[in-house]
Amino acid sequence: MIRAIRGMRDLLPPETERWQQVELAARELFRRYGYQELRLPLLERTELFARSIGAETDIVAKEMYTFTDRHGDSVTLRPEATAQVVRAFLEHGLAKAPGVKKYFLIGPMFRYERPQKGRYRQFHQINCEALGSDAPELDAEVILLLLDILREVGLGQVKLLLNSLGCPGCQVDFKAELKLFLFDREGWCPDCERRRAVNALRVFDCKSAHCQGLLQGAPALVDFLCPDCARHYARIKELLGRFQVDFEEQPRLVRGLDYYTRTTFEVTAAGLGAQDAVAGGGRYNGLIRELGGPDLPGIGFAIGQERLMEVLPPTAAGARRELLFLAYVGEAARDRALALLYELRQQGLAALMDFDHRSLKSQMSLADRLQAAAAVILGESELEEGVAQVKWLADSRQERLPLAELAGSLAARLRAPA
RNA sequence: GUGGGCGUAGCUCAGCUGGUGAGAGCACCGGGUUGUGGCCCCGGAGGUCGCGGGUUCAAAUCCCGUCGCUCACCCCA
Repeated sequence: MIRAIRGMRDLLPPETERWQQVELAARELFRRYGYQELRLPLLERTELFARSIGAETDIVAKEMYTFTDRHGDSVTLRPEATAQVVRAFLEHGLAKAPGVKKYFLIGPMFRYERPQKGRYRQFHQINCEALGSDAPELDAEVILLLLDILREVGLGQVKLLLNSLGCPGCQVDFKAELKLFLFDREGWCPDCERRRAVNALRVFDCKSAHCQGLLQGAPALVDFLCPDCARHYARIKELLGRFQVDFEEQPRLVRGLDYYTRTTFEVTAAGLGAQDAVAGGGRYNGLIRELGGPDLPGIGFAIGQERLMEVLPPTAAGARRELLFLAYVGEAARDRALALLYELRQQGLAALMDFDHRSLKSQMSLADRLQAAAAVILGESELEEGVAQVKWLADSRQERLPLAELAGSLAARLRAPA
């Protein structure tokens, strides 16, 4: 048997319906905040990601689905969205659009990693990108939007982690100081041994208690923020406070993409195992220029859809669908049911019937197991009288309704269940 | 890339100190007479015991390899 590729999951009912609900809710919130949808290719030139995410990052160094196409070009399945949003933004001259450019994008991303709980090779993100303003009010708004979406889909308990990485100016001084500190001490774990040379900031992320101990007294990024960055960060915290948003300052929140500047944030939830980040994001003020565009700032976030679905409370079981099942007895009734089936569908109702000549009992059983709201029963006597028996499966009430106006009355009842 | 756990019907699993024809629950199909679901009863279908090799008179049960799943590390959504 041919199976799905490692790390790629099939999404089946009823999960697909829950995904649709979540996406619908997200779209509604994006609309309120003034965002418009972008649908971009899954494949991009490899160079785009190498230049934006950073050639030394894990994503680029060892996690990309990269191959050469028949023409000999190196192409890559997108591992994240921001880089290509900026690419499309520049390619289509969207910088000329009025005001802050606000886009959202929902779709699959690909990273060649060893799968585990909450981590797949093809995973899905709900992305938000706002380009063209460095105002801290925008940072706060973006975070508010993220929390709004999460609340709207029913995710209750989350934790917002917040940090500021400062601008390149702040980072130069800080990194120098940090490296001095790191190389001044010995006994780091092999990973940190490597990190202190390649990406010193990441040492802060180490999970080893030993390394965390060694970090005691290490310089803190917050102390190195320049006046502008410090003011920017303070203003965001002030605004979040005003909007009653609980957050936790996490001076060690770094993030594995090189383009982040100033604000970074992450939302975590319990129940996800080791990969507990449901969403993450931050500001990327140098990225657009880095990719050959104007010196415009930007900020965004990504929600990990699989992780989000994982922590959402389960939907109430036993809920019946807005579905009708037509049951018939006899050939004449069968033909009438066939016609009625089409009429109901024309009226916008979801309707099914059995084509396989099952017994009435069997048809009723099917209706029940399909979670239909009601079974519409047609037999000889009903045909003679021009009516249908409608049995509501939840409470077994049964009524006779005129066939002529069946669609209308059923539609009304389904929309306002008694 | 590294390490641990696990691979028996569609699903969840039992069976594994090697030895009567490979099981249960759920799900699926049919039946319990004359036109009506959910409960109950009866019957049925469904499995190369992941795959390959080895030990043995005999392996789902032991050993090796391999593939896969899973959790964790690295890193991230």
